Amino acid sequence: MVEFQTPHLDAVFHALSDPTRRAILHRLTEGERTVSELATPFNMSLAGASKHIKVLEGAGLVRRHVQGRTHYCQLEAARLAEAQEWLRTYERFWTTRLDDLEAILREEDRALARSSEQSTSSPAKSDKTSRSTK
Amino acid sequence: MVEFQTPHLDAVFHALSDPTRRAILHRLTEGERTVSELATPFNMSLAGASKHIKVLEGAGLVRRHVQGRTHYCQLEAARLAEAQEWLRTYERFWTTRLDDLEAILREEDRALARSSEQSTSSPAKSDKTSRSTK
DNA sequence: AATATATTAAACCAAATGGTTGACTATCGA
DNA sequence: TCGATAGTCAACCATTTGGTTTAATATATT
Repeated sequence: MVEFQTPHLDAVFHALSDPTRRAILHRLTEGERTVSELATPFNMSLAGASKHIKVLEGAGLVRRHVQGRTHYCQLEAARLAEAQEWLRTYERFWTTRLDDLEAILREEDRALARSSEQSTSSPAKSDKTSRSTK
Repeated sequence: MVEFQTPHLDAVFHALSDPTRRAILHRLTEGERTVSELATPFNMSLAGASKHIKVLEGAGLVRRHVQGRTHYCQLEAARLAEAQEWLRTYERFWTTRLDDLEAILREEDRALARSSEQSTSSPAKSDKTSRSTK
């Protein structure tokens, strides 16, 4: 009732919830790959991998074009953009946290600076996140 | 086998794959809510909603503090940041600005290819974009 | 003390998921 | 034409999921 209808997101997030499928997507960033090529790295039957690919296809994350007996798969990122767009709504809820963390880290940096002169100047955002997620 | 272990992402993406759970998260952006408060908008038993909340909690997206008989839920966005971070890797595949840039780089590559022969046939998208994202 | 409220727990159910194997289809190469 | 190759399909299986209902637990309220 209060719901937003976002049928895509269901499928996209579900597709992304499996590590095999995420790995397949990652593999496809290197370029077009056949079904067999995508399947080989996994300790899984071809049919199994094929099913994963079909899930990705169903979620609109992979496009396929058949050439003879070979099925070429290609990353289709538009739906990933939709997912990220959804997540963007929540950005403010972690950026504020990172700002808090930044304050803490700046404090630490200040402490470190007392002994040895280091890069205390500009803590780039990437720095903060890389530290926090570790 | 060849893959990275990212146990969080499994749980986070799975949690996000359900519209009820996404709605709950959205609701929590307005502030702390009790389990009953979260449950009421849905045509679902309290126990059902409670289970959804537990899934979100298990994925680290919700924190709960109990006060008497009331359970207060709170959005915990850090894991959402991890999910977005994962998606960020794929940004270059949908950002049209970068696609435009890609055309420019391809032009440069063509100029370079005149002197040194490389794999111009296969679309080594990663090569082109690695330059653009830097 | 008795009762209402907030919430979880447990048992159950139908459907979906992630995987298998074996058969089938189509195409490529000799 | 024959056999290998690429891939799907269908049936099957165990587990998980999303939901229910009926207790059970703990805390408020009167």
